[in-house]
This record gives sequence, structure tokens and C-alpha cells, in this order.
Amino acid sequence: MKNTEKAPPVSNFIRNIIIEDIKANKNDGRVITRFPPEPNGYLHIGHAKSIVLNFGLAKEFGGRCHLRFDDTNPTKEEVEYIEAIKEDVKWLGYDWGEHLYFASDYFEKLYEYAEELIRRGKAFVCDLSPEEIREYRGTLTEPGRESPYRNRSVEENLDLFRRMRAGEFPDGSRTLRAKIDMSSGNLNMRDPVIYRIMHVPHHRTGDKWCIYPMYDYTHCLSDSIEGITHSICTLEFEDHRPLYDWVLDQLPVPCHPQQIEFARLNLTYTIMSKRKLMKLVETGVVSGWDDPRMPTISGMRRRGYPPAAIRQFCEKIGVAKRDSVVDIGLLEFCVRDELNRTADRVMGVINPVKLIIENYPEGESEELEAVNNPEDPSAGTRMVPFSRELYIEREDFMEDPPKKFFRLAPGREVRLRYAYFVTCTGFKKDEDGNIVEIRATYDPATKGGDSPDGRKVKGTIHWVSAPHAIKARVRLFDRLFSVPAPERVKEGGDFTDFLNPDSLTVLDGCMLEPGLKDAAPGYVCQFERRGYFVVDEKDSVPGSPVFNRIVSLRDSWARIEKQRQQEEARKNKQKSGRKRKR
RNA sequence: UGGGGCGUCGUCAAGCGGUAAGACACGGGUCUUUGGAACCCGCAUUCGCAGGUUCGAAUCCUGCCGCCCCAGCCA
Repeated sequence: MKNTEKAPPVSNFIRNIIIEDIKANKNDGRVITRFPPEPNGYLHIGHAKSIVLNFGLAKEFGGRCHLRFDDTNPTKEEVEYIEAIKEDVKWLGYDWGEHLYFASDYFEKLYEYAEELIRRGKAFVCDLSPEEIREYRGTLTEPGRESPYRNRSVEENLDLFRRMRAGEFPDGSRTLRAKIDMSSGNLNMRDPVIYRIMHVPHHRTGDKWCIYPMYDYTHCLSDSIEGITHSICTLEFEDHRPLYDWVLDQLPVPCHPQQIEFARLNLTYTIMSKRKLMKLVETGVVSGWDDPRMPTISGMRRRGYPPAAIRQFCEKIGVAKRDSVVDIGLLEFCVRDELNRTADRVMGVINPVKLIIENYPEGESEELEAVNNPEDPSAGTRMVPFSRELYIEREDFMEDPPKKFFRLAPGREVRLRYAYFVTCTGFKKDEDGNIVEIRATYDPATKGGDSPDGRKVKGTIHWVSAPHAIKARVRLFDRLFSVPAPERVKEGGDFTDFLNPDSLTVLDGCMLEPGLKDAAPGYVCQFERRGYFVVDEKDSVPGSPVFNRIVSLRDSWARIEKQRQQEEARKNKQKSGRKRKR
């Protein structure tokens, strides 16, 4: 058994920078990072990449990672999100210890810094309207024009700024702007707004403030106040780095952290934009932020993805600056890899059909021993009941099978896992031609699944004793989108055009091993030969669990079948082609 | 002649002047009481393109080409 989490860290450019910094004794060798979410939505797998990176780096180099909420815009933020985000980070396996912070904790300090900026002639109060500011900013190719209010005296600026704070002016009437360079090719440097008036209560500071600092001004100073050494963010902030550095260069700050940008995570068949995820929730396409099909941390938790698998995935994808799209198959691989080692095995029939053992005495039953996890002997064994009437998987029987089909068919012998060899003697159909019952005889000498005469059998199928089985609801999930890049929509189109209509299948007649009756919410197991399942946290009731499929098992039979069908289709095409030519 | 980034296998990704790691996917095989897992083998003579420097270039230089981001009082 391998422990994949002990794999050596993958080299990446940020880690290399930190290694060099430590070598040069920069920051006295300290490594302090931070994960700075805005509490305006739920965390998703893209955030997990950042969390694993920031907390992982801190841990590897003996430093620490702060959790800081970037809560400078009260119109968009809610406390609900704060608690959800904390829970998600904890669940992923990370601990910020004492270091839980809020940008809003620094509002007073930030305000003082702003006055200092004014005193140093580096900021001014501007009376331009939002529209005018946009006009004055210029365009991507043309320089902007200086605001007519740019050269107010320090005294006037100070007075106006204090009155802004005091609430004397309405929303949008004035701003505090940094005085940098209206002709800069970098729009962020064209006298950016650093404070705006918003007569809106804040979820933490209440009515104390009616002016709120902007991200660019707040983030660098918050980093500095906390003594952050490496401020890691995503690529779209690359253009903001000059402003990050500018602010810190103007002020008597404790330290000057280094901002480093990396490419955000994109996943095939998935959307990652908070706005779009929010739309799915609000329009009821999914049942909520924690719908098991969502790429949110809470969705994956409910889906049954182990946090270790998500961590493993985030380590494996690497960190670079190139825009990329990771195959969602890699995430699924990580989930299977983790679950294979840790999940109990159990038998559950998703799509049941009756199997009658003709020579097994009616009304009798026995208990057979089954292994709980072949990958982990310490998981032990359990007893499962066996009787004359069983359920097996409908797809494990074929009336007229192709050569490579190793399962049950008329005259064929297979092994019932942990039970007996059985040979199919017949089957019954209803008027519509559906198979309603399969009949077989068993060989009592093969109890446990081994034949004393050394006779081999090609297939082993799972089963459940009909009179003992519990009936349960099982939900199968598929990818939410039917195309690899749902966010790459054509003009006029919408990402919802690509929703997969079959992303959720609810099955109510599934038959499971009786031991599963009282499985606790959150319990994860493998239904042998079918996949990994988790007892849903929300919809299960005691004694009646609802199972979510976490991920299917790799299915090489499905691959063989697909190849065979494609081959067939190809041949048919050739045939009809020849016919047409004649 | 706006600014900032990025181009290494189908998908991620190491590589930092000494002759292309690894993972997923894919293909083949061994084994198997899960068509699972495990194990073995294969999978870029070439790094967007073209020149140049060098004994030697994915790595340095020059020029092209392609893709991404920026005109919120959002973060």
C-alpha cells in the first residue's frame, strides 16, 4: 500500500522563489502566506488549489498561513459565507491557528495610512462622477487626462476626506484617489480610486464606516500589517502588482511582501466562475451550493470526495503561469486512488433482476464471510446472508452474449462473489420481452467461491439475498456539462446551453446488503464492481439511507464494448458504402 | 509603436547552456473470488516558427506567429 501523500513536492516556480529567498535569508528566512477569500460566495476546487498552495508552502518551510477575509465591499458580502468558507478550509485539512483576520479589522489603520498618503501629496479627493472618471481614464491605447481636482491642497484634501468619513457626502459624489500617472500604459496606475463612499452597513463594522477602501489599496497594506512574506494570487492581478508595490513604497509600512501570480485552475466539463455557479443555484439547475454535482468544496464533500483526494489532486496539477485546463479525469483518478485504499467493500445491486437458485432449499438461508477491504486486511470481514432468491445486476446477464462476455448467460457458469458457482438454466420474460427472472443451479461444493476440483470460472458477479436485502434510493451523478469547455461559448450563446440533461439519475429500487440499513450519513463504501458511494448527509433518514455515487469504478468491459460497437458501426458503414456504389 | 503575461506529448507539468523527469489519458501484457486494484512494457530524435551565438541551445540573443488578461467608485 502506498501513501501518496508522502510523495515529494513537485517543483514549481513559486517554491523555487521561496527556496532562493530562504537561501538569501530574505525576511530572515520566514515564510508567511495567506489565503484571502472574499466572503461573497462558496469556495470551489479552484480555491482549493490556492489553499493547498498557500498552506502547503507555509507548512513545508516551517512558516504559517493566515486566513484573511477580504471584506471591503459590504454590498456583496455576507456572514453566511464566512462560516462556510471556514468550514471548507478546515475540512480540507488546514488550520490557521490564531491567524484568522479580516481586512475590516484594519479599517482604522488603513484610514490613517490614507491621511498619510494625502499629507505626502500622494492622494487627493476627487469630485468627478463615476462616468467622468471613466471618461478621464482614457482607453487602452490613449492616455487619460488628469482630474481637475488633482491639485487640491493637502489641507483641503484632508478636510474633504475627513468629511467623507463623517458622512457629509452622498454615495458616489467623491472618492479618494492615488496620485500616480494618468498617462501610464497600465490603467491601474491612472490615479486609481482607493476609497469610495458607501452608506451601507458592514457585516462586521456595522454603521461605523460610510467610506470603504478598495482592493488594491487594502490588500497590500493588509499583507504588510500581517507580515506576509509571499503574497500569492492569480494571473489577472499581474497588472495590479505595480500598484501593490507603489502603495507600499509611499508609506511607512512594516514590510513589503512580494506578490507572485499563478494561473488559476480550469477543469474540463466544469465552470468555475462564482457568478455562473451562483446562477445555477439561483435558477434551481442544482439544489444548492452543496449539490453533489457542483465543483464547490461543499458539493464535493457531499458527493463524498475525500479531502485527501482533493489535496492530492491539487499537488498533482502543479503550479505555473500558463493558462491551462486540467482533465477532470485526473480528479476522478485521485478520488478512486484514495477510496480504493480506504473504503469498505459491500454488495449492492443498482439495477436488480431476480436470480432463483433452483436446487437451493426453499425457506432456508446461511451466512457467508466476505472481506471488507482487500487492500486493507485490518478492515476485517463480515457475514452476509445467502438464500434461494437473490438479486443480481441486470447487465450481468445476457440472453445472447458476445464471446468476450464473462458473466451469466444460458448454460454459463459464474461465481457469486464469496458464495457459490452457479450455472444458468433458464430465464423468464414478460409480454414486452423484458427479462423478469433468471434461473440457475448452484454447486454446494464451491461454498465460499472456490472449486475443490480446480475448475475455473471467467466471471465473478455480485448479488444480494432477496428476502434480506434493503431497498434504497441511489443517486448517480454525471458531469454537469456535456462539453469539455462550457465557458467557451459562442457569441449569443450561454453556458447553460451545454448543461448535461443526464447529470442526475435517481434510482429507487436498488437492493443492498442488509448491513447497510443503519449506515451513518457520510459513510463511504464501494459497491463492488459498481463504484464508490456515500450516504447522503441531508436526505438520509435513520434506517433508510440515500446513497450518492461518488465515482464509478474504471470499467474495462465498457471500453471493450464501446470498441466492439465502433468496429461494428465502421463495418456497417463500409458495407452500405459498397452497396451505394453498385 | 497602449500595458502586462504565456507558448515543452492528447491533458497537466519538470527542466534554469551538457544533450527531453513525472502524472493522467491511451495501447499492449501479467495476475486476479471486484472486467477494480496491483505489476510489467510502450508512448515528444524534439520543446510555437525562423534565424543567430556556442564544441554544445527547450534553456542565451534577434525577429516573427499564436493565445490570455486589463478601460468597476468589484475582488
